[in-house]
Amino acid sequence: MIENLVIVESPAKAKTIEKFLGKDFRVVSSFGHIRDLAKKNLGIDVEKNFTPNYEIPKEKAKVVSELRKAAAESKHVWIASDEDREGEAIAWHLVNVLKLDLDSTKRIVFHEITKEAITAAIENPRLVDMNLVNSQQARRILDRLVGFEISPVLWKKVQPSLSAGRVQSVAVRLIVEREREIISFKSESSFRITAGFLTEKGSDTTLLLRSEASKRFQGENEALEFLEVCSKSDYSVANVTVKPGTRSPAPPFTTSTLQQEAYRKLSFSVAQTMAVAQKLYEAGRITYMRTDSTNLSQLALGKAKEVISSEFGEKYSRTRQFATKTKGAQEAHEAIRPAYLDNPSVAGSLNEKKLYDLIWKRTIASQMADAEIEKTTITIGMNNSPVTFLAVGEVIKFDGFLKVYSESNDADNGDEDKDIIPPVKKGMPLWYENITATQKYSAPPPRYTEASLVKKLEELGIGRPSTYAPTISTIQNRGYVSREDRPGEKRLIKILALQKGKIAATTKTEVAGKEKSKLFPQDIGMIVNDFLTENFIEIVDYNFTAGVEEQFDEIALGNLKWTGMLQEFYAPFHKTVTATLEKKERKTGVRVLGNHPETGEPVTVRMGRFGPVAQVGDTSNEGKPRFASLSKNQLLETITLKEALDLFRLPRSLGEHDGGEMVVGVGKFGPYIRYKSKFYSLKKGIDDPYSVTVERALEIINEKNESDQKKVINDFGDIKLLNGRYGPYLSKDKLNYRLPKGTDAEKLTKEDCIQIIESSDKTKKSS
DNA sequence: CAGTGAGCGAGCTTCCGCTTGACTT
Repeated sequence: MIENLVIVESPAKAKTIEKFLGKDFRVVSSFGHIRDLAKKNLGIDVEKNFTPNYEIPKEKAKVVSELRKAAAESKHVWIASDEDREGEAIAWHLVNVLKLDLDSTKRIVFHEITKEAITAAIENPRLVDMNLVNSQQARRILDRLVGFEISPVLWKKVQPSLSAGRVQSVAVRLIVEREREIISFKSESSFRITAGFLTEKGSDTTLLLRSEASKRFQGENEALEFLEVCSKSDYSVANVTVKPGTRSPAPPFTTSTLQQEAYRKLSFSVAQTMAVAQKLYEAGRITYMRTDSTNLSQLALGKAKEVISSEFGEKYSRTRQFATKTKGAQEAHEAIRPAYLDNPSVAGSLNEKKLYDLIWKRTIASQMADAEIEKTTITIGMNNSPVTFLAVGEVIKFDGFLKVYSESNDADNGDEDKDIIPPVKKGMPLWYENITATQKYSAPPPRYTEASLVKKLEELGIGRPSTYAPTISTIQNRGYVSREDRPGEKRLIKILALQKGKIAATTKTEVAGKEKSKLFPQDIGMIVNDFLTENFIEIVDYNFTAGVEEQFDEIALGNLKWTGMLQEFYAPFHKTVTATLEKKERKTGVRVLGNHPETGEPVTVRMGRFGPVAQVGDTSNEGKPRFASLSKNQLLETITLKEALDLFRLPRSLGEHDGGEMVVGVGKFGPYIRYKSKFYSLKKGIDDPYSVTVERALEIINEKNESDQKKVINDFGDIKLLNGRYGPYLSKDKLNYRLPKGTDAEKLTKEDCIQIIESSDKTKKSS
């Protein structure tokens, strides 16, 4: 018999706490929730006041039986799940499942895993808070109602296997609406004037004062006129201002900010960041990685001060506590920080080292002094124009936290080259070295990255630290959005340069619209989004979650009955579901693009059974419609009549050659040439299936055949010895076999090969 | 590996939030 059993959520936490509590305490973990609404059907009796049907999921059976055994062997059970809505519900489910007494089972909470905090918690136990539990039940049931009532409507009205939910549908909506802003965006160009000034006439040794004109010019003619004015002007320093300023460090990491910075500084995907952080947590290197709090424990604050003072000196230390501003934050944990702040680095994989380094620097910097900056602004006046030039420079007087860490910005483009500002005084004459007018195009709003989407969701109070990464996976797995790169397009920019009284015009090319790892909506995502905004606008409203969260808070305070709140929500919601199901039409995203220029048949695009499809003609007048799949990167929403008609030009024949027909088409894996029942891929970015010539086709075919020949080391009929990416291997019946290490492939006989294949088959079967 | 689109229709899909392994390539 054990005296005390303490149940926490995480096994890593259990291990740590057991050390603090001594031998009278055994600490075990529930591994999160142990019960949930029944997986099949709704799992809620709507008629009977939303009575939930809770079940222990199969994968939790083992954990639960172990917990039951441990509870039976202990005199006292303490429940130490996290101090938030979900943690309270876990406590309540544990009381039920372990058949404990709700009115006497001790519930304890702590925000930081230190001996002091845990001892204090043990001394101040309370009971399970049923108001908080009920607010979780309301949250859980509302999410189930929304997801399990709307999704089947999508199966009927749009496509099978689709899904909708309070969180995922808003995430998709954000991406779709951003794309539409980009589609309708009209880029405008203007001319930006930059100049370099000399402090001494005709010298090239004096420092250059780089500056930008206070005005931009719309057209090329206006820019040219201004440069002509410039060529006749005298210049002098009109004003110099020097302003001191400070910069403060960012708060320590939460899940969301860690995901954003790891994306910007380390190019980690959101899921990758969480996987690496999990490893560090399990190894005891960092505190818990799913948190919305920026709080640091007293212990950590003290240690940070010590580390900073000894490493950088006392004047670099400044103890700070950051208030969490995030909407709906529950702050059950500390911020993400190193478990031991005196370890600036850890052992582990390269990615673990990198992420730890980021966390260490961010935490330490958050406890350091402000940086002191001196900002100098120089205004340069002209004697024949009201336009002024501005030169701005910054000098860091005291680096403070910048010694360790500076936060990245989403719009980091790094084109601010920081020059040293030469010493100038008001009234000093200046001479221009060059004045340049450069054409600049206004940019559309940026597409979301995984990390910037998480940031946006957090701002809206939608989703939780434990769900950001899974939500992003879900909307990609459903095919609603896709993470993609785009090469961008070249465009010309005009440049007018004034030097030594002469104006020269040149052009430069720049690449616009280049994208890397951005979230693009897919046709099905846009169709589902439109369907939801037309029929369930209240659910996909950006403020829906914030609204219900307010009510959950009222339930938690005991001011609102949870079943009543659900009734208020469900009655009108369910009515909408029924009404939507009764509507006849399905949503296919159909667009009529026009008529075929020769036959006059209608040309349409829509979502078909196998994806987006273009159709020429219809079944009226006994006609037989023709179909063609849209290609990747084409959207139902933006495809033009001409682009749709082009799809029907494939497959096309290039004619006969040496007794076989060459046919060009576009398949699942891109454009190809089919010749003598073999396939040859066209080169990406070089060949175009619509215009590829006979000569080029033969070249591609020969190239591929030659490299295929080099691939074959030996051909024994049904068994082939081939050269692959990882060296020689065997191929038989479409299966590949590795050669034993140290084998000389050239010397293998057919018998050797048969033996290798047989022995490898055996190991495969036995495993 | 390289393409589908007639119509019928059994049985399946689905939510959010809390936690980690146990699987295979």
